[in-house]
Amino acid sequence: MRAMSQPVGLPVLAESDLVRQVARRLTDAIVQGRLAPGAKVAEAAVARELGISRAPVREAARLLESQGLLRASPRRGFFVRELSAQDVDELYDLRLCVERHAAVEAARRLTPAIRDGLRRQLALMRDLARHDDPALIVEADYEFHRLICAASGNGRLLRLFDGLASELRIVIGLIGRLYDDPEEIARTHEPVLEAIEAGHPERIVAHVDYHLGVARREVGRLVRSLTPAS
Amino acid sequence: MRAMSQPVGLPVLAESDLVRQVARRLTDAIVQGRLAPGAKVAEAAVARELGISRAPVREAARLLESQGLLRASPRRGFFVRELSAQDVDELYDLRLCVERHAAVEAARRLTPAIRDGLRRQLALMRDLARHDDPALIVEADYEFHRLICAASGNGRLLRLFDGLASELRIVIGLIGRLYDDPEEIARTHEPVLEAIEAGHPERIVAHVDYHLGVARREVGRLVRSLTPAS
DNA sequence: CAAGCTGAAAGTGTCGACAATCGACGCCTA
DNA sequence: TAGGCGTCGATTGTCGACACTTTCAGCTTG
Repeated sequence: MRAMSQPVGLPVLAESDLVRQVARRLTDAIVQGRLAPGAKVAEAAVARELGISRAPVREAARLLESQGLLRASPRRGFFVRELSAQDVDELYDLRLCVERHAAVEAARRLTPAIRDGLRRQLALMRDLARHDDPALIVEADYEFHRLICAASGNGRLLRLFDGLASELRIVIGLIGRLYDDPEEIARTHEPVLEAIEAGHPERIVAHVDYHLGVARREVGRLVRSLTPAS
Repeated sequence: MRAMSQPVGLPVLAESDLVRQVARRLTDAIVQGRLAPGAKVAEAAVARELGISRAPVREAARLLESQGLLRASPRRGFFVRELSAQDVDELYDLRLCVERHAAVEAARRLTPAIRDGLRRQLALMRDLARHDDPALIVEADYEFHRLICAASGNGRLLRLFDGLASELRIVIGLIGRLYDDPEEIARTHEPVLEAIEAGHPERIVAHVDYHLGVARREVGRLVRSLTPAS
């Protein structure tokens, strides 16, 4: 029993699992905006491009369907999900609900390591604001919120947040520049971290509400400007 | 423009969609406890039993994997997800977070129709309590909570709730009888509905918290009794 | 008797193929 | 000329097949 071939701790490399790889590629293409909302995801084309058959592509598409990134239209194929203004509203409603909880829990379990991680991320955002690369800033913004969710200690909550964020990035990738003033991003995050460090639940909720409220208005406005009617 | 072929009101018939049908069957089998946690879901066996090939079964399994009902172990197949006590804790944490929000929103948008629906469901639960059919009671319980989420007006929140409930029912189906006193179920729901009708956010949250806290303790206790160690 | 080895059986991962269906184009009709 | 109809190419849904991996029972060995 002791002589079994020991794992050496190397990351299992490329462990087949073609389906997961395809799912990741498709996800990347969507959140990076290379696959626009409403675009058709032709199985054969994807399969050809990746040099594989259609079966794994279909399975990956099912995974993404369940996550809300794709919409399956029987006999017609898979399409990148289109988000209406109402969809964005719903997503931000859920983010509010989830991130409030995450932030309060994060404050309860705050360790020095986690606190430092959040501070570093905030500093990173301040740095990035000066270089003004919209994609990187959105990424850093997302990561800050993700850290808070991770700090909640609830793995499912984190996965839920990832799902909501992915869906939102369907449209955010489209918008490009999310804020006019990049430095404002860092500024609006600061009170949230301060509140978490201070640890008063009401203040935490209030600041998360305010911060997400601002983001929601921005994104909502931009989405509405992209889809005039309906 | 006026002469376009009018819909005749015929119901769209059967719309095959094998994958979706398989997914539903598997889901039912899991939440009804016919497929126990940890059980292997052999593609070939399922396909044979349903008289179809393995491809649609695999796609359905991917859907359920994304929903947390199945776990994919590469080269080994799909297994019904096993829930630890911590998993149950996480799930109730999310339910709390989601249902608080749903209840408050439901109160804000309460219409007579919705209010009556909730009252009817509560009455149904009182009826069922007298007949003492555990499965039906769990079903009615679930439906009451679902109505509240539906009343929130947020479709994604409803889907999220469905997902959480499905996962929880992996273990609840196992437990069989959830409460010693079936009538207690109806009783603990009453204050929640009253609070929603009264419409004070704090009272709503307080009652939802209390009600879910009770359920969580019950389920947690039972799960812990089923999985002695770790 | 326990542990390890060996081979076969079973099951998964992926592929290519085929029938059914959808969308588009052009034709016919009023 | 506008609108409906039939045909054709392209794509999806499903299937059976094949290679490879895992599993397990039985045998061997210390």
